Amino acid sequence: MRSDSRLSRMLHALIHMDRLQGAATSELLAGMLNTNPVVVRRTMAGLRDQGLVRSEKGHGGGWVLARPLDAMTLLDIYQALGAPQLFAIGPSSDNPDCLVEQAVNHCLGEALEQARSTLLMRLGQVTLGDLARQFEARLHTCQGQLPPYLGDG
Amino acid sequence: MRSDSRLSRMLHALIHMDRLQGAATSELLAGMLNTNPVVVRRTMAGLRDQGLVRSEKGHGGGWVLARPLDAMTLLDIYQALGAPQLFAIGPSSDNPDCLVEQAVNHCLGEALEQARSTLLMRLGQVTLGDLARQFEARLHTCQGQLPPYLGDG
DNA sequence: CATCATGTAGCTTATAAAGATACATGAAAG
DNA sequence: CTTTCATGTATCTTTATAAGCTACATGATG
Repeated sequence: MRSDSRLSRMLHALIHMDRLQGAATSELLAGMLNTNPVVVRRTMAGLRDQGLVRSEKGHGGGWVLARPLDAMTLLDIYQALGAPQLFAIGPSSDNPDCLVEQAVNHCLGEALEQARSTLLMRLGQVTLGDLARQFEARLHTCQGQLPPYLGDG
Repeated sequence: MRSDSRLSRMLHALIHMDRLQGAATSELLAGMLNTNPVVVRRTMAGLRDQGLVRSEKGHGGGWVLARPLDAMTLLDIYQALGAPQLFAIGPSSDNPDCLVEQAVNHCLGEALEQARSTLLMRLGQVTLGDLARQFEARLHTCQGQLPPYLGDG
């Protein structure tokens, strides 16, 4: 199973959007994410529906943040994407009446639920602002060794 | 993405194997797991290579446990399956030179690593024997309400 | 030697993210 | 008001991988 990179991509896009003045078009973001404008619109749609970003049509249109990065957690983004499946492993449903299968699934389900809880708790504690500052730290670390690279491709 | 059910299936199969006298053929296990004998062999191969089960060819052959259920943890099984990918979400590699993407992936990677650690720790603490006893508990709970169902289909 | 069971190669199927094309909708510029 | 630009969305194709399946080789038992 190839992993779902939508969360990572949206975080990436949102931080770039914060550094731009004015709206970012789907085409610009697609360039940063090395993908297709339609994929950007499709993925960003959930964030718009949750009020995290706004979209404007026509000249000068595009995507803009609807609140500061410090007012968005990684969990907000994850949930706005529809809380996609977290785990690549899961229960079996080969013989749902089998008490052995039930016991296995129950036990495994508890372990996965605990891990899910750990992960979502952490995603809820980190804001996009924190991420942006971690980016700034990288930027400073690289100065003097690299040309000032903002990573916008 | 459909989730990988190999871990659940192998736990299911191993507990049934413990309750049988003699070897379990791939065809018998495939019946319990509602799948194909070849899938059973393919999945069981990793467990055999790790010394958790043995296989015998010919008449009376099949699969047998190589140690007691109390001497196998869920983590042992997970690792014998090749430690398959745990998470359905993951980093992006759209623009590996981008410091924003790097910061996002690093942060997300730490959160996932923490969740992975939580999960594997737990898998390492539960033995197949524990699972078998949980099955027994279910069996007792159901007695009087259901015919004694072992779940073998 | 006939039968049974594993071992394994190779192909097909199912599923979901991702990518791409086409076109409708709506907003701003001229 | 018409052109241009950008989103919104339907639809199809592509890709990756677990899973399923067929066929046949290998080896052990009776």
